[in-house]
Amino acid sequence: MSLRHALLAVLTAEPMTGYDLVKQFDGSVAYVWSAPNSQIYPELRRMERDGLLDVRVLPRGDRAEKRMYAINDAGLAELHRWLRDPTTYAAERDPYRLRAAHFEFSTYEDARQQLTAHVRHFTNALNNWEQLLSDVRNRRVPLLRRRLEERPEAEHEAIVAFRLFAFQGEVDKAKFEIAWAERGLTMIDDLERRNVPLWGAGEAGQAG
Amino acid sequence: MSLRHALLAVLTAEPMTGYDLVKQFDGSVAYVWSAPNSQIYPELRRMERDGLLDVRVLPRGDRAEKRMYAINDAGLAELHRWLRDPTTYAAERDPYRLRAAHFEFSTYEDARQQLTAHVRHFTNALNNWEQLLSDVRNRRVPLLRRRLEERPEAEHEAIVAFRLFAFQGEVDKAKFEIAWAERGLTMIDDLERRNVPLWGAGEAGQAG
DNA sequence: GTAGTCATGTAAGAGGTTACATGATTAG
DNA sequence: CTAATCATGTAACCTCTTACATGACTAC
Repeated sequence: MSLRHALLAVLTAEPMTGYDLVKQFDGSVAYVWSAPNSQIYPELRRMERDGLLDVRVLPRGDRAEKRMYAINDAGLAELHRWLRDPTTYAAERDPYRLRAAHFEFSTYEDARQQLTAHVRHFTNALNNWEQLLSDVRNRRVPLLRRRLEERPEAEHEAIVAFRLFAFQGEVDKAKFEIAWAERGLTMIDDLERRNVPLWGAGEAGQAG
Repeated sequence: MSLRHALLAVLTAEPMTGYDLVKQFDGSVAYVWSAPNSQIYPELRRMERDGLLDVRVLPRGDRAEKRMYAINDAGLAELHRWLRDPTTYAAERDPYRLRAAHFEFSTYEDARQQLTAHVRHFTNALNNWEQLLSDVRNRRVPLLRRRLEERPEAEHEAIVAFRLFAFQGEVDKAKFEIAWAERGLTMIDDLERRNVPLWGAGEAGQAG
């Protein structure tokens, strides 16, 4: 139930509306945990029902209303509990490695396409991550700034350090994916140059 | 819809019952894609309905029956399509990095616990992976052996090479997770030695 | 006879995706 | 007046988890 904890964590910075949270989950938060508004609004209602959030219903303009959510003591306790309880590790389910393990049913051309797209995707991710890392280092992330304003100076170093640690992990993960795909491309070139045959798409794939 | 494609891929080795497939997904296949029997049996029925599998209903003993599934041309075509079509990359959702980014709400002791458990989990995974890697190199994996028997010698090198490529990726991923967590442990030791304070669990976490 | 394995499912619920739906407010 | 943004949802569907359920066959 990580969405709930991601929401609690964001709300420790300051009270927000669902709309504000949706924007956070489209922005910097999305790099670790993304969620669409169709998931966020109902979850906020459930968290309110479960007593983790306090809500103030505020007017907007003459007719409309908005709901301002704030984390309360029960919400903070839940956040602490999440960080204390042992992680349960999900069963392995890796679509990229699953696919690559079966490139024999593909062609060299298609396999190359897959891996170059992989490199492209994670190169792009890497750039975003490195930008975020530099923004965190320079305290240029709005959410982080507001969080730091709430806490005493002495804590700032740890708050920033943990974020850098997590985001550096994402950077390294992207680098790993790029290096892996590039090793695959080298391997494919080698196999193809030596005319090692594949099952390919030709043999029995015409039906259906 | 990767479960479907994982099932198709396994069935290229030889026809199997649902029970056989369940065992595969508890064994070597589980290292890339795991699935419980409650997911496998209904999916096989749907794949049969969609014309991707041929089924022979065989007697077992006097009273009971079993269903032997075989991939057909439509199933092979679907497998080729899966390998040809561009991958859609899922939105980022990384529970480990999400948690680590918020260790400020924890204590040094609890954060250390989390990271040592992380090291333990992925060290164990790494051992399993390296064993599998060595088994693939020596053709000691039953499913792989049967697959190779079905295909001409000339293809064997590529079949094995793609599996090694994929499984080496999992090995490297486990190594990355271990290295990441160990960097975190070093960082935590450093912060604690220098008495950098955390929000911790003490300040307002008693409620709930 | 009984324990282990073979064999096949159902059901409730959590979490996530995609698409649709509605309307108010504000800046130009 | 019109476009962008603010604001909040619903609904259908898919995937996966957890737990339960049933019974036949086989080796001892």
